Amino acid sequence: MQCEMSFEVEQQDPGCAARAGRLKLAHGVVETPIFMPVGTQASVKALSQEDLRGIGAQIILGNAYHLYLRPGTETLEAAGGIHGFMGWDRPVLTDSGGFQVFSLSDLNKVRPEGVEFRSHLDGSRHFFTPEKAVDVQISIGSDIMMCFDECTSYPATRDMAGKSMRMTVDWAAKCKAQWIAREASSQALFGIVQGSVYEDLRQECAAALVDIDFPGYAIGGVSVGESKEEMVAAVEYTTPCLPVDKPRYLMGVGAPEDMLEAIERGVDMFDCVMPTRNARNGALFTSQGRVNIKNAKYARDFGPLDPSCTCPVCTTYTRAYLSHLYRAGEILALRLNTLHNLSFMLQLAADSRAAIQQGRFREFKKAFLAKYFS
RNA sequence: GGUGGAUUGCCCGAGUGGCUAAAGGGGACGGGCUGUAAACCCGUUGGCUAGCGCCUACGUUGGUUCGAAUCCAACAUCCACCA
Repeated sequence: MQCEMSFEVEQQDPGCAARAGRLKLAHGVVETPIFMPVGTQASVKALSQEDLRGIGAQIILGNAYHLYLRPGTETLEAAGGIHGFMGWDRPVLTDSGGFQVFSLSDLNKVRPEGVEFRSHLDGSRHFFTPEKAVDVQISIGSDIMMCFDECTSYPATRDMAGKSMRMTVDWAAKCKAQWIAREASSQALFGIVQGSVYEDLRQECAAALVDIDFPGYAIGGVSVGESKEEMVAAVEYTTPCLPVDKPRYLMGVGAPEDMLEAIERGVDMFDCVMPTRNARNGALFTSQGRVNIKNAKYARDFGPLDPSCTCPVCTTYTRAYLSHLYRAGEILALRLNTLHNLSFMLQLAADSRAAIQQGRFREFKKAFLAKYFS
């Protein structure tokens, strides 16, 4: 079976591992580096699909575990997949539910064959296997499916991390076999590198996954409590183990500065709930650093949120108005804040791409960080 | 005019002799959030002090008591019902 996805590195930055690429998926082309907004339940919280198109989102995430529980695969299949269901015609990447093995660990039990979940919605029991995770994602019809993995918690002893990683590799092989058996060639399948903060485990995992051979590779199990230094180190020693001609995706990252560190080390794709969640909680990203719009000092600040941002929020509203909307608990606060934070991350990825194409990513990054942390 | 009820910190509100600078909300102030069980969570919120601690506080004034937001009296204001 030949996967229909294709990836091309268009420009390699001469000063670092950063690269600009072009990822062709069933529902369109994604220009990398790219930030992918998270829409766990077939919805990027607070935004409509029109909003997402308006700010130039190229690809969004969905989550197999959550969509399996609700609305369920039968509904998604009847709708002809997630694209038609939610009215989004651009690419979608689905996480397999591997993260929920970590985040809902109190509600599940991990076994070598799979994970027994107790639904966080109604307590009902569900058994997720690698094969089932692929089946669910085929029902969803995402452009990129993720292997079912165990997102290793932190801290983990070397022994624990090794066992967890080897199980993830075993599951990856099963996911790949199921993907081939189902002949889902229009959907790509990415393997996920685990191994916690242990260099040799990360390298062993990457090698094993490359041996299985996937259309793309992800680095998972980061930003789960380890230090930023450890996270960056994990990226630094893992990316060289991944094929240069395949897309690399750093799962769950991140903050603006984290994304830049990873781009510099050769990562192409990112997703993170931070811009959307922080937006709903009043923390906004700007070129001059984080703005906590709840702070009293913004109540009568009639300037734009970020003077150098061209998003619809910054060109229309003032900090004072955003402050008021947040305090008043207005639903519009969630929407405008989310619109801005996502615009900011999408723009940061686009600017990074432009800098790489000019061969000056490191200068770009340095200038951004100097302003951001001033 | 009579009878009954009420008056607590910025607001609402619990407390009805010592464990009360006073529960719980709200508001205000600050912080956090990294493959979303998150429009959520955590701190602070009378004054002075680095701290021990001291001072001022539960409508007002006076009293009972070793001790009062809590008991008594008068007054003030508000509410309900009756004239």
